Amino acid sequence: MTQTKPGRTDRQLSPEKTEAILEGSMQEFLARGYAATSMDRVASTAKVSKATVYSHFKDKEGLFGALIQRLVRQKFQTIFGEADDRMLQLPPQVVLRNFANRALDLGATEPQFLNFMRLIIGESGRFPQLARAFVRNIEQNAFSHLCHYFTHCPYLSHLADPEATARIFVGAIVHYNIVQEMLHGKDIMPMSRDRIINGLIDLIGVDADMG
Amino acid sequence: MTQTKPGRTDRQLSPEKTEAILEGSMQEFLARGYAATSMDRVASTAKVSKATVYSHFKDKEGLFGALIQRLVRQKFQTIFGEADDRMLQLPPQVVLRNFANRALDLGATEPQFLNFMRLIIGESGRFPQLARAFVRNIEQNAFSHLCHYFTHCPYLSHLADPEATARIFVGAIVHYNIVQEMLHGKDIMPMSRDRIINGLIDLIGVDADMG
DNA sequence: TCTAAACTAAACTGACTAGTTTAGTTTGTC
DNA sequence: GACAAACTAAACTAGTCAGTTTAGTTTAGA
Repeated sequence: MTQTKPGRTDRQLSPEKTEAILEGSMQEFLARGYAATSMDRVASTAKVSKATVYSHFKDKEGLFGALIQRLVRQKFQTIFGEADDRMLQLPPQVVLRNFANRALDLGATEPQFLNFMRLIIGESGRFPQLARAFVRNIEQNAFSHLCHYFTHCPYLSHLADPEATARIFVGAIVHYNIVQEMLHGKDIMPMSRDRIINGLIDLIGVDADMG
Repeated sequence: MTQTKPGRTDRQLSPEKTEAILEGSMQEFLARGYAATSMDRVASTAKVSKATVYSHFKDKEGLFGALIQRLVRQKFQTIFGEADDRMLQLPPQVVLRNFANRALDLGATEPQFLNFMRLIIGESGRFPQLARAFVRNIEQNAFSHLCHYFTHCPYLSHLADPEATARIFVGAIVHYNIVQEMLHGKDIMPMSRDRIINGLIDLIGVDADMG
């Protein structure tokens, strides 16, 4: 009963082709944006026939949605991976500097991630549900890790509103990345990442009984 | 000598038409993005013939560049207008809250400005010089006003790095706008603007001898 | 080995694209 | 009023687009 009727095999669309199409469409969409990406080019970049693209995905919009969902949940979600509770015992100077540096490295060394954010923000008016998926999986993720830390770190018990502080911290870092890297503001408004990080740590402060 | 030779008048392309084309192309580019905007539609929205569009602007890229330059210098630059030195005497709570509220109102009540930022960020990889114009005229403008205030306000003389503090302040506000309004994160990561503003004012602190 | 489905390359539909050209009309200046 | 330039509507070029179809090949499973 669970198997196919004799004479009617139930072969599946090959996962390797699906993977190739997603990989190829990622290259195209990230480099050109949604409107300027052609399905012919996606097929040829994926080394697959155009008809196969349309047997794996309903249409251009369906492919785009599937790709963004994938990038948001797999490729770029693990960026702020493990929230280790051992770090609650480490000095905030160390934990916060480490968090900030990891986030800033993204913008400085991962052009794919920059293009991904460009695409999400650029299309957020026409694909609001994909923008929300980004917020849930990337922004919310970074925020809640930091929020947990600010709330439970014994050296930060003086914070009046840990949640608001977490949003300020994430916001300052992400905005620095947007202006310096995404909008090419490095030469126009130069400022070292360490000044931003030190400024944040300085503003947040650390309870007196701490090294 | 400075005048036209008799029999050869030197009429100009009408500024009214130029204005109409820029206005029409603004509607189209802000709503659809660069690649998805067609020059036929620009002409018809501007109520002008297509040939006139091409006599006023070299090509699509030239029109786009002229439009962005205009928006960056006129329409959206005056947003953080007058930096009045009288505000140096006002309590930082008042000045900073006012500044933050004006910036946040932009995102909350000016959908055109949201679409403008979407367009700039979305095309920043393909039009880097336009992104730099945005940074120079919008980001730099907001930053340097705040920077001047942080540096000279007598109630904020305790700030170790006023410039870094100004970038953190602007960054937190702009990023809040991006997540809540541009990326439709209001319902996913709800937080009142007042918590962000109070959080910032709280972190910055005010010199003791102040009300 | 047989069969059906997954796949391929290529042609095709119908619509749209940026940009030009043509022929004729309006308009400002002399 | 005459002239030249700004303008108009419309057709046109040459190419691209999303999506379908066709005819034939490969491949997995019974």
